Amino acid sequence: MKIVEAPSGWPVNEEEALAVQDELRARVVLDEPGPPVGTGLVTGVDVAYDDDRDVVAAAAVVLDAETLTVVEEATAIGRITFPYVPGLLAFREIPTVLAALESLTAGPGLVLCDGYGLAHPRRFGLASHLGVLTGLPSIGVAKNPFVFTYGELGPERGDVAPLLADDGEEVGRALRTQQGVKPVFVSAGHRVTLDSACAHTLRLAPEFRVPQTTRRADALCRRALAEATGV
DNA sequence: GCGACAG
DNA sequence: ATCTTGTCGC
Repeated sequence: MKIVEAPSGWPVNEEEALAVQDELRARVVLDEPGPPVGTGLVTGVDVAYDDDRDVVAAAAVVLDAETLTVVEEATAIGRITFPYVPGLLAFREIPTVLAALESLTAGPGLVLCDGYGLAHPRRFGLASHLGVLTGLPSIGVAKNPFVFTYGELGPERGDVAPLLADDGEEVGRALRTQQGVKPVFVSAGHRVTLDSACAHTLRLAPEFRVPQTTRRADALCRRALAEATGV
């Protein structure tokens, strides 16, 4: 399999990355409701790293949104070209994720990312960035609250609490997807509303805390990394 | 200056 | 993210 390299002009340091975020953030669309829940296709993307070898594996798994069965899977192997910096995660992941998405036959439909969208220091997290570059509706689902705070939420599946920035703005939502488990943290990426993002996330997590899209993509990119790196 | 900080 | 054993539970 071909090794994905960052496109020419891709940021190589923090200063360039911040400038790119500052420019692209204006292209995020937030006034579209997004696709209806439970219909069409929904795609999960995730990556796994081998920092010692500078290798990153990305996976895209397309699910039927109604049945949550796998429609198609794709992977890509890339070279790590950017360090992990909180707030700049997209620059580490996106080139390889894009390659995986582009090799799909089926239209990705709605894309779910492992990380944040609007809930980001500059309101332009991974999910928003990927959405703007592809034009696809996207959602960010993260497993911890990052730099944000959230209030108490009920113990039942579907219970929510606003995810708040320093200035009190609701940048996302803590969402309990299973009774008695820690919530996940949902934010709009591109071309979806927060309400819609939460509804999709809940629908995609009928059995576990993390949505099926993310679980499937996580398992697949680990497999791809092991095959590319291991024996 | 120090600590915290998606994956 | 990743490094890692056993262990509790469906």
